[in-house]
Amino acid sequence: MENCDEYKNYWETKYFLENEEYSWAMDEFSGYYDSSSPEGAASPAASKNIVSERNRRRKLNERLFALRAVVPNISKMDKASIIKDAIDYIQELQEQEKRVQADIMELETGKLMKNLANYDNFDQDLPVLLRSKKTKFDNFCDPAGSRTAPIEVLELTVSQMGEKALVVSITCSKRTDTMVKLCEVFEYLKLKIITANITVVSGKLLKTVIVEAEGKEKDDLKIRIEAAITALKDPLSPISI
Amino acid sequence: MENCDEYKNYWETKYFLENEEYSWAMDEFSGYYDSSSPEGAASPAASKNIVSERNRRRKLNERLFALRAVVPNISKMDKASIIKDAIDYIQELQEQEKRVQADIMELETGKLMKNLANYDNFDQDLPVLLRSKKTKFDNFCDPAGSRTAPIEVLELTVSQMGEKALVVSITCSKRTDTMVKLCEVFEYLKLKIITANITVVSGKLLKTVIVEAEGKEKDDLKIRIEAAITALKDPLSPISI
DNA sequence: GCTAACACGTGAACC
DNA sequence: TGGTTCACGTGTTAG
Repeated sequence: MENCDEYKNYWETKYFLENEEYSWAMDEFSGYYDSSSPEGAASPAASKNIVSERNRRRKLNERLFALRAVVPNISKMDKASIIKDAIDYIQELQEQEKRVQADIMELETGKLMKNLANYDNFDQDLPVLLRSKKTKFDNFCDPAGSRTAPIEVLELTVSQMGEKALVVSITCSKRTDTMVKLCEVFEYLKLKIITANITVVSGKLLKTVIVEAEGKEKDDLKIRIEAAITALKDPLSPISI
Repeated sequence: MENCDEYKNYWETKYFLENEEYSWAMDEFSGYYDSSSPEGAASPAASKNIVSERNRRRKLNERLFALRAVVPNISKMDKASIIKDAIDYIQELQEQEKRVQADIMELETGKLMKNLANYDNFDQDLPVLLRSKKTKFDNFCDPAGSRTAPIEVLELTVSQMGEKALVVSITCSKRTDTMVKLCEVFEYLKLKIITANITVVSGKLLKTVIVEAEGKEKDDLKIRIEAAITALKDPLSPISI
């Protein structure tokens, strides 16, 4: 604010006063003002260039002025500083956009931002992700992989939803890798998952999966799912059927 | 891309070749190069100004070059165009930031972004958010508010989950404001919501709410919930119990 | 006086 | 052949 006064001369006093002479008076200013030409021949074609150059400078200054307008927190009115501040501002916006888009990505992917997830909150997986997560699948089949975290299944219900769907609801105690293993189980089962949701609340993990199933297939699926989940409690037992 | 070639002369051929003479050679270039001074007295103090001016121009061009670097999709290499593109880009980023922040606001408030909601996507409400959304509540009680969109409830199941929880699963056809009305219903019911989730898949809307309920309270809640949801189908019927 | 920042006119280079 | 853009040197003004 204070340096507004010390620099306004350039762009508001000097600039506007000096440019007042030509910015608007460009039309009637066109011809004369030869002003001691270099080689004697005064202003046959040279003054055409002069006015063009004036216009160019004027345009450039207007642009710079406009640039200054869209950038907040301008410290110096310096031409160079204006551009520098604009660069910094753009980079700042780009970083912020990057961050926000990453957050949105995580949110859309169903993974909550880690700071919240580590605290006490919800998580979510869409079926697409369940299928695309092929990396740790072998790890699940390997008993050594399952041995790392003993999963405590508190509750398991597999109920019908309408004619073509099963709702699988699991309640576990939230521990490390519990979520991963649960996802791996459902990946292993190769279900036709319509939608899936995991919610972590107060130390408990609630997973709800809606599975497509028709007619008698539902009963088979129910058994398979229950068996697989039950097998999670005891990792050493073979996961069959 | 094509005009990169027609303008690179300014900034890469001519500019760099010409500035090569002074940008790095500024130190040893300091004193001489009188170059025919105006009034005979050659370079006592005038050439000091020259080198300063050169440095200033160099810095300005470097800044402009850097500005061009951070702005994508530069069409013209024009000095003025560079600044103009930068301005447009900044405004674009600002608008986008504004939009995204508005979306985040809506998302945190529990309202889904409209562009996504009208298409086909998911939404999610945390219990905190459900409780904080007090604005449209009266609108729901008002029959005029409910009359706008006839909700088609395809499926409704209220089942137990463990000893203390009920799982409410609703399947609707996805229409405008379906989600909002569903949320309002659950707000109206004043349940102890542990977690809630809405998923929209292939034109259908699936809402799963896990509600805290103990003992016989569960039966009452089940009836109340089913009644409220059923009332949604016919907005004119009073929502009681 | 000295530095920094500016606008100006000018010649050159390009299309 | 104009039209445009540029870098340069210069004079000037404010701090």
